[in-house]
Amino acid sequence: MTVRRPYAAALEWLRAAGLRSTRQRLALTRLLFAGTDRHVTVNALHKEARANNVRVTLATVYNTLNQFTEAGLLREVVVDASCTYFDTNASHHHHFFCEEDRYLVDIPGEELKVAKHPHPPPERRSRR
Amino acid sequence: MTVRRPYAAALEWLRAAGLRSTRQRLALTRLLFAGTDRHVTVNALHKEARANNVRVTLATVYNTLNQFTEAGLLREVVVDASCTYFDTNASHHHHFFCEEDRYLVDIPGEELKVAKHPHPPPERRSRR
DNA sequence: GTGATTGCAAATCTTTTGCACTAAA
DNA sequence: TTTAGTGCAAAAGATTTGCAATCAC
Repeated sequence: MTVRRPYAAALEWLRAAGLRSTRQRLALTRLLFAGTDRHVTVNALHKEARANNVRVTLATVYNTLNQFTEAGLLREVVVDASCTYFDTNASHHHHFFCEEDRYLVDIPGEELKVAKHPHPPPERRSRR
Repeated sequence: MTVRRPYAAALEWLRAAGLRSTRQRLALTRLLFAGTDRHVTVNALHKEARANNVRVTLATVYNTLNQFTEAGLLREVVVDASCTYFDTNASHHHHFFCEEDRYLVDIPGEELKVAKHPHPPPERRSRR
């Protein structure tokens, strides 16, 4: 089940999260949510924005994607120490990562199932 | 099944990988493989080394852990964009990560099982 | 000896932050 | 107005690299 939110829904979402509808956020939201699900890096989105004549700073893209993630609109996918992706599909799912070409591929639907997993470690449950 | 390699076995392993037995590598190997399985960061191991009167540079710890990983003696565990752990248990297994206290916990034995997973994406299988 | 390894400092890369200015509500 | 958001440049962290000195073999 894909939970991609179309552009309009994303805007609602941001308003509900108390984020102002600035020019930059609107533009980035459109880039992210106008089409199908995407996996973007901060850098790639920044370049894409500028290519689309959106005047926005790299720092703002960082801030924005972090805020969107905090609001639950995006999902952060940490690949390695020097590359984080943001996934417009915020539902719980897994990925393949192509190390050679450095891109993510969704593992669709129920194709990956965790049959059994342990409880959180006891030290966490008993402390505090 | 734990595949911790005792110190002596680790030394063999390094020799087989063509890595010279330098003072720094020997010391780091002992710290890593003298006891039970460990999850260490570069920084933590560097501090530990210095606390044990091992004269070694941070850069060398970086290089060494990367070489050990390449040799298959360690496993790299990427937690987030600013923290990589190295696991002395190089076998295939999973972890819990405590975000609050920032440490890894092994998921022992067969407690986590992936019931079903998809084939690698077709574009990878057909290309090249 | 000879080439691998190390130390050191500088460089790189990603991400965050401080602050004055701008814009949304 | 009032406060949040942005740009810019600087800072912060993690990691890598260049190069001369050192060490393993």
